[in-house]
Amino acid sequence: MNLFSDIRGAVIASLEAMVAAGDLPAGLDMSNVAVEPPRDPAHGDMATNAAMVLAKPAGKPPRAIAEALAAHLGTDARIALAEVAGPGFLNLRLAPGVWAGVIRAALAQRADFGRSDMGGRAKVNVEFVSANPTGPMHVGHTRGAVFGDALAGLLDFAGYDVTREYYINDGGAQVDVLARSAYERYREANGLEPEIREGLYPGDYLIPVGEALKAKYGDSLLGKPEADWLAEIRAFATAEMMAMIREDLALLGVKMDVYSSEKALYGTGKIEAALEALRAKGLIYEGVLEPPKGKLPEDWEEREQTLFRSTAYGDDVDRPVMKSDGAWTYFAPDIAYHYDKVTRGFAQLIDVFGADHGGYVKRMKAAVAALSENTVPLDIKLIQLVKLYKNGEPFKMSKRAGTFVTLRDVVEQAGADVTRFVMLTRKNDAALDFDFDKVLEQSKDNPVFYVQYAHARVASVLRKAAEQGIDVADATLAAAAIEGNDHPAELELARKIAEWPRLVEIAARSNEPHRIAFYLYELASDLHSLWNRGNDETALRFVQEDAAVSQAKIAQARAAAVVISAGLGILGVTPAEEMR
RNA sequence: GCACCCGUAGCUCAGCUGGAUAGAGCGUUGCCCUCCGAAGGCAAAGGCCACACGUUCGAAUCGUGUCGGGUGCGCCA
Repeated sequence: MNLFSDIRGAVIASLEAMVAAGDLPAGLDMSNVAVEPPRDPAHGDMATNAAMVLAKPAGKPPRAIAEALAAHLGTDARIALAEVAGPGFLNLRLAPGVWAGVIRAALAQRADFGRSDMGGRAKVNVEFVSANPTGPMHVGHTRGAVFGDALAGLLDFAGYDVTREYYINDGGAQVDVLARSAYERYREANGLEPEIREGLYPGDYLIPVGEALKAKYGDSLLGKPEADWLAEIRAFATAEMMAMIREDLALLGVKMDVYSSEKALYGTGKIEAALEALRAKGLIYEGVLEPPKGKLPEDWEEREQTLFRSTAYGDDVDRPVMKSDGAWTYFAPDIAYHYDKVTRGFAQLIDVFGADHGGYVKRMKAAVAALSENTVPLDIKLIQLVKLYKNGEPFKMSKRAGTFVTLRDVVEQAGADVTRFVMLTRKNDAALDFDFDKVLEQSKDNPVFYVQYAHARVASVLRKAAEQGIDVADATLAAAAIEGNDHPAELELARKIAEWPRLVEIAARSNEPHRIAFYLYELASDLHSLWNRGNDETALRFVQEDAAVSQAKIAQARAAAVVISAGLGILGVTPAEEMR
């Protein structure tokens, strides 16, 4: 049940009746007609801009249209009052029973309340994390992981058929470096002094890999030339790293549906096929790029390369797909990988990248637009940096100094729920401050706690009521006289709950899961507010002398908890039954 | 030099595919526990929505430009 779309439907129906009656011309575009909550509650429960949007195409003054629309809507039982305001807004006040209906819908549908079918089960691919398999995940990856997983959860809730996917960058030079680094640890495991040369990965996490290599190969690879062991150790170490990354993701509660390998694209003709598809469209050519203006790379020299004409699809310059030595650039397998996603039948692609990949967005979109002939939209969400703080002081990360903060560090200190929620309390394209002390604080300064506390309070009420012998089963609560909850603070809460299905669609439309987190904070605030009013006005307390009245009061609190639970579920956070 | 992101209260940030008098938390000031969890609530003060034009009935939101901050920019991935 989405009250806003229901009422919008009534508005559209009224407008169509006006067209049929000749009060409005036929063929009007009504797609911009919106029904929204007004910013000022004094303006009623909902407002529609219909008259203002249609005034010009209809050739009628907005207030006249609004008056006529008000007359039509006045016959709808759900609408208690429709009045024209300002430049032509039509403010609607809903009948009290409507809010009780919302509460009942929440109690009946519970975890499914607010679920939308806007996605129409369309296949969406969300690619996220895709950290290089050369080491453990760090805080930056953590934010991307949380965002991607929450976005996938959101889209699922909005009716899409979502695939969570991880692209393993196991085809480039960095996995050779990994293999060489692991080889040194292997030598170390055999009692030799490791030579961690400049450019190798020095991290301790490779020590167990060295041990494992010794267990598998003994000393048989010692003293052998690189060509003899590189491929084997690369495969071994990459697998070890991916196992570690999967463990890290599991700590966060992230589970991928598909892991795709870059390496698997090589030697199978997939890269060649993707580029051939582009070549057939005349988008691949041999050419020389202009040097970038301003400061030149030190070793700049002109050279002819195989280029993709990404400028045909909005990029600034064409991009190389092959190096001058004939090897593919990183971009080439990426094109093939996205081509693969398109051919797997996804209607929509989403990539979650770190902000440092911002320069990559245009060329990737150009490639997908070209390969799908503009039929598959690619949205790329850039995740900004996480700035760590401890005791209010910035906490610097340095691989060299060993102050490298991993996902594991963060989750072990803050917990998965806190980590997830906090990382979603900011837009993805804004930098995020993560203060280890603040996220563990139990006060309203900490949004996780605040939302959890609201949920726990409702659980507490239910326990308390049950102790008094009141039946608090959802079906019983739904049958209570909820219409009697007509205090402004109660209606405020009901109104907020009614917004939930609408918010889900807004958040899903813009691929912005942070909106869920902010909404939950507001909902929690309304609940805390109502709760405290019970201090002064005993009539507002949830548990009353009379069991029937209690059930009606508790019904609204329970509905709020149902929404909090569903919202936290989307974000991958466990709701708290009680605070400790 | 170019591209992308950001600029909203003292601080940290929301702001709904353009809507009415721009919101929240922290901090400041003053209140509320014999009462379902005060781990909370109520109230006050605090704004040139960086700036300038433009589009529109209407702009924090869209467009162009300027200023300021961040990120990136051909054989790295």
